[in-house]
Amino acid sequence: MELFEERGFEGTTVADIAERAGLTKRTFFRYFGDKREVLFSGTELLEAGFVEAIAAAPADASPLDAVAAGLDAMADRLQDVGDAGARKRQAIIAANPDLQERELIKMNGFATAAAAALRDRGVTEPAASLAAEAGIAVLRIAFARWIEGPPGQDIHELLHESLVELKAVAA
Amino acid sequence: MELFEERGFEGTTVADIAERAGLTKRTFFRYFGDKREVLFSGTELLEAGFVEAIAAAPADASPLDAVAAGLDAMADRLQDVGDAGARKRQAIIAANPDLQERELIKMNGFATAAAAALRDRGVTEPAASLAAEAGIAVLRIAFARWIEGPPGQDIHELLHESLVELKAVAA
DNA sequence: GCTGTGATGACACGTAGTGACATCGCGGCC
DNA sequence: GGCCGCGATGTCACTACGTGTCATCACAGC
Repeated sequence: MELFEERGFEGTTVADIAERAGLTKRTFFRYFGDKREVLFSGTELLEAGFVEAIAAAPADASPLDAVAAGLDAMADRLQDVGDAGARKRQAIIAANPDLQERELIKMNGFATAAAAALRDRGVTEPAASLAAEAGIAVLRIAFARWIEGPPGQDIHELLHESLVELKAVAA
Repeated sequence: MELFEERGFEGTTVADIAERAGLTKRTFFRYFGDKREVLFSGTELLEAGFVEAIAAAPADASPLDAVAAGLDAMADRLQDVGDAGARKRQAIIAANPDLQERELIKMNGFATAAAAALRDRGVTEPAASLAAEAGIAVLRIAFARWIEGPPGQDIHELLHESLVELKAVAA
């Protein structure tokens, strides 16, 4: 993060990162599949909490509401990290198309995981995938507003607002 | 496409492609920003038709229905290309994570373009972005069913079914 | 026949990413 | 105490992507 803020993502070589960490390039690639991944480690945990919460949602919850419960769990962890760090991270990502691609594939991973969790709850296709995708759309919009909005805002509220808005739009 | 089917995307070097085309590597990169892009040229046209159709939708159409009109226009062009070619292409993409990332960023481009087109129609945020994202979710699911389903299927029908399903899920 | 211009080639270079092998540190074990 | 095994790291070599720079070539206009 230090190096990325100083020189940007492209301006930082893997050798630079490794040197700053007191390691070699080769070792870096043993921990991270590629250079981008260093900014996305931790996503697995986020995803795990997300699917657990979907599974744990009340049995009578609608598919979309189950996903919303998952999003709330994710929001808890995001809130813990805080918006300050998230803002820095997002600024780096926004400045680099390659990183945006990686971000999107992570989001997509969330959506497919959510769809699977919904199917485990007995939701059939294509409803499961649609609810999952719609939920991720809600997350995207809420997250963007969290990053762009005033500091210290509660992301749970933004999520809730986005969800309500989605339901209105689709009505 | 020939080379990708023979050796896979990773197994094909840019030099291979250039040689097959009777050109040099350098010239390849003057036409395509990177190796992945060669599989995604033409997306701009698809996107252009998409936004035009959104703009041309009846003034009293809801945001989501305006996006649906855009999707129908996109479906026309996809139908012209046919499912056979789309299947081959998609098989190559499915086999390579880098290509999936590129695919997602194109989809994301569609969503942001749709959101802009909706704002031009007077739709406010966050409704515009949400309707756009939801519409792209519908496209994704319908497209996947088109690729996986029986040959010769009409993608318009699949789009319509997905849209109806989304509305049910969000209700 | 001259000249400008756009497309292509030739060449060199930096960097991401990987395979193969060497080395080191450390805990267990006779 | 010395040996062994193993996981983590380093070293080295190599391929391929992507780019900057300059040369070359074809062709249109005058």
